[in-house]
Amino acid sequence: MERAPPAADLRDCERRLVGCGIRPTAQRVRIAAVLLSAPQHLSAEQILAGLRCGGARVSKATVYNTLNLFATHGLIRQLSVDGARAWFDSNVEPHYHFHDIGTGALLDVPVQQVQFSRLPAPPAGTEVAGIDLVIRLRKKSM
Amino acid sequence: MERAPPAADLRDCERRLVGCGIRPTAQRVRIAAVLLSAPQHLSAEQILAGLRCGGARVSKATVYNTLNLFATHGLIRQLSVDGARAWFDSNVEPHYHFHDIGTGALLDVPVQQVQFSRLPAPPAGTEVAGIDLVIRLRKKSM
DNA sequence: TTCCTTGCAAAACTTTTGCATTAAA
DNA sequence: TTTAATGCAAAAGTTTTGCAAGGAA
Repeated sequence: MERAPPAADLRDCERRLVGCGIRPTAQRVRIAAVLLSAPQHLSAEQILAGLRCGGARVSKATVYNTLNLFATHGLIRQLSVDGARAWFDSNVEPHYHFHDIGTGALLDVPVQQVQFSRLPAPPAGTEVAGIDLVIRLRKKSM
Repeated sequence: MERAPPAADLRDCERRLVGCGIRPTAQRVRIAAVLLSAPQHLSAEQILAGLRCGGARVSKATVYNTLNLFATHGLIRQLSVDGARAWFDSNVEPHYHFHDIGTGALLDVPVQQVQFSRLPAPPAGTEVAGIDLVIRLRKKSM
């Protein structure tokens, strides 16, 4: 049984929403408080569960619409690491991911831990919008 | 209006299935013939359409089950580049991808065109099972 | 015969949408 | 008061599953 976020955190979230040009409604602030409380990767369903645990009354549609809104405004990042569902990343700084294919766990890889000594030139008429790197992990076979 | 694949191609596919330990039923050979006819990325729906165009009578369930079977046996590779659907890649050699976020187009990046001068060590107890690199592209501004 | 595969329909899941209601500026 | 956001239910889209029927060994 979790608790609702402290008022101070809610005020922080509200400020961040406003800073991104998003109107800070009660539901949006609560959703932000769940996802932005730490660097983490959560699914929409997990966020909804977190909200319900905290006593917030938010519908599933609002969770999805709000996460899309946040992603559009660059407040969060949406990841496609497996086909099953979207993962929402509270860390929007450039970084990469480990993905444990056994457990499904997602782990951040700091950007400095990967260096490219060669990258292909983008096709004519296009430019690079971003680089997604997922290092798949399996349990070590002794 | 496409045609059914030539018998020679079907025989090639049959051989490849047997080589992977997959029983070469008529439907499986036809599905393989569609996807393996060239290096390409196709969705399940596109493969089904290709089969129907070629006059094959294959159900959607069989397409999905068969693609999963092929992927399990390493005959094809399943990609998660966007959350919308799975893409099946006939190229199982190591390589990376360009993904045009405007058009949705997927393009292979040969493995030699990317070099890592630094990669993180996998967490204790795990080993690297593979590396998925997706370079997102957008139309060049101006 | 025995086991595996297929087709069909239905189910399961995730995500989006339409619309009446409610809240915010 | 005027506009935007929310909740609910239903719809949409992809993928999986249950089961009866068909085919291969």
